[in-house]
Amino acid sequence: MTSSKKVKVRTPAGKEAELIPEKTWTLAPRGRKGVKMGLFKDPESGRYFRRKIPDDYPV
DNA sequence: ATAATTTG
DNA sequence: CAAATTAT
Repeated sequence: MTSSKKVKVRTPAGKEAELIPEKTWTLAPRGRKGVKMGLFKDPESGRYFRRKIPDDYPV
C-alpha cells in the first residue's frame, strides 16, 4: 500500500496540515531503529517534501 | 546525481 | 555519518 491515513505534518510553508503521504518507508541505519518517513506534496505550494511520520503509522 | 528527511 | 526514497 502507498498510504492509508492522514498524518499531521509541518509543511515547508510552516503550516500544520493533515496530509496523506504519497509514499512511506522506514529510514534506518543498520542496527538502529530509525524513523518512518513520508513523501508529501504541499497543497499550498505544490512542493514535494519529506517528513517523519509516527512510529505506529501503518507502512 | 543529488538534496532532503530523522536521530543517536 | 548511516539508512531509503524519489522529485528535481
